Amino acid sequence: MPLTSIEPRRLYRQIAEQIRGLITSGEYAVGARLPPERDLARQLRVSRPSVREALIALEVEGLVEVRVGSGIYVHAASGIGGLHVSNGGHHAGPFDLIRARKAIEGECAALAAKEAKRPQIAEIAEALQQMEADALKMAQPLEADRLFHLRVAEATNNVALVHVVMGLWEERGGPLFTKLHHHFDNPKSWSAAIREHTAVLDAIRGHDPELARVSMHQHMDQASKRFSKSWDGR
Amino acid sequence: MPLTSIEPRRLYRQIAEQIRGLITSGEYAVGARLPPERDLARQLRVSRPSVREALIALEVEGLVEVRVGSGIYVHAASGIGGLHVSNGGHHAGPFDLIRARKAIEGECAALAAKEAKRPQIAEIAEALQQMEADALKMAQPLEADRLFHLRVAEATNNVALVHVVMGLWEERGGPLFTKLHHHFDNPKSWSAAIREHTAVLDAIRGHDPELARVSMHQHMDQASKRFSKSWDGR
DNA sequence: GCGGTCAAGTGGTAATACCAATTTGGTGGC
DNA sequence: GCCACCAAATTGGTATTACCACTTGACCGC
Repeated sequence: MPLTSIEPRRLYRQIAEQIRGLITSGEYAVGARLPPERDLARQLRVSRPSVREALIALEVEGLVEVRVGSGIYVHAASGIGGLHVSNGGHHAGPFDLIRARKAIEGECAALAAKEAKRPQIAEIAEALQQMEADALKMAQPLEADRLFHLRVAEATNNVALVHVVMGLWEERGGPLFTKLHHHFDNPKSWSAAIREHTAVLDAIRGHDPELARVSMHQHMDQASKRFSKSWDGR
Repeated sequence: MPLTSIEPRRLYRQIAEQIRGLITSGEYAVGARLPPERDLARQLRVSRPSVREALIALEVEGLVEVRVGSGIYVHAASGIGGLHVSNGGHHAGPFDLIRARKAIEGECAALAAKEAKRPQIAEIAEALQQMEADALKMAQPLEADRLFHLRVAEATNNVALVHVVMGLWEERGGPLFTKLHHHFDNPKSWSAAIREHTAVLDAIRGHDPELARVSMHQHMDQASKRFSKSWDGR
C-alpha cells in the first residue's frame, strides 16, 4: 500500500487549528470579531467553503459564535473557566516544538525498538524506507519526513502517542511554515535527514531501545541546527 | 427554496438534526454506512455543501466517522447527544494513555530537573505542594493531580510540552471517565499518589534528571496499577 | 485461482453566483 | 438638534458546478 497517506489531514481541521491559534494566542480576544469569511479564505489561501467548514467545527465546539449578517465572534466560554475544549492551539515557537519532539519521539523510538519483536515492524520499516525514496523522487521531502515520524510513532502500538506526534506536526502553522520548505530545499539537507532516519530505523530493527532513543535525539538536534541555519540565512 | 421551514435556524443544523434522527432511531445502526453525500443532498432537497457542513458538525460531535473515498459511517460513540467535544473523536484507550503519559511526562520531569537551576522552579514546587494539600482538603484530588502534572510540564519551559500534557489529560473523555473518580476515591490511593508526586518534586528540586524520570515512571506504573484495580473491582 | 490493473463510486476542495440578514450612514421630518 | 426611516454596503447562508484524490471492487490476463 504505497504512498497512501493514512491520515489525509482534512483541510477544515487544519484551518480550524489555525483559527483556534489566532484566538488562544490573544490575536483575537473574547468578544472580538474576527475577519469576514472571505478575508479569512484569502489570507489562508483556501476557498470559502473550507473556511466555513472550519468555522462550523469551531462553532460546534463552542469556541466561536456566528451571527448572521454581522460576523463571527469569539465566544466567551473559551477562557479559563469551563471546558477549555481541545488541545488549545497556542502556536509554540519552532524551537520549543523541536525540543518537545526530541523528547517525545525519542521515547517513541525507544518504545518502538522494544515492541519490535513482532514481524510487523520489520515490514513497516522496509515499506517506509521505500516510500521515503519514492516521495523524494516526487519532490515531496516534507511529506516523506512527516510519514517517517508518524510511522515510528505507530510502531509503538500506542494510539495516544500517534495522536500526539501528529498533533505536534500539524502545529507548524504560523508564519514560519514557509521556512520549513527551505529546510529541505537543498539536496544536502534532506539526504542528511535520510541518513539520520535510516540510523533510527536500524536501531529499531536491531531492538536496541537506547540506541534508537539516542539516534532520534541526534536527528532532532541536527534538524534544529539545519532549521536554525535556514532561519538565519533567510 | 427547499426545506425552508418557518424557523430561520441555520440549515446545517436542521440537516444535522435529521441525520441524527436517522441514527438514533435505529435507521442506521452503529458501523453502518449512510448514503453518499450527494444522495443525502437529493433526499433532503438541499445542496451538497450544506450536507457536508451538517456532517462535519456530527463528526466534531463524534457521532459519525468520515472515511475518505469510502463513505460516512456511524461512529460507536455515545448515542445520547453527548457534549464531549474533542479534537476528532479518536479516543485512545486508558492504558494507551497512561503508557503515553509515562513516556512523555517522564521526559518532562527529566527536562524540568535540568532546567531547575532557576529559582523559579523552587518556588513553583513549593506553591504546588501547598496547593495540592489545599485541593485535597477541598476534596478535589482530581484537580490536584491535574495541576501537578501540568506544573511539571510547565517547569520544562516548553510551551509545546505543556500543550501535549494538557491534551492527553483532556483526552480522558470516553465512558471510562467516571472510573477515574473511583481511582482517587479512597484516601489510601491518593495519599500514595501524593507520596509519589513528592518523590518527583524532590528529584526535580535536587537537579537529578535521571531520578526525576524514574520517579515519574514509577508514579505512572503505580497509577496504572491503581486504575487497573479499580477497573476490575468495578 | 491469483494477482495486477483500471474504472466507478465517494469524499475533498475550489470557484462562483446569488439570497437573506444585519449594519451603517445619510436623509428627511419633527 | 434629535429622531425615525430608508437604502446601500457588508457579511453570512445556500446553491451550483467542476474537478481532484482516494477507495473499492470487478475485470482481465497469467
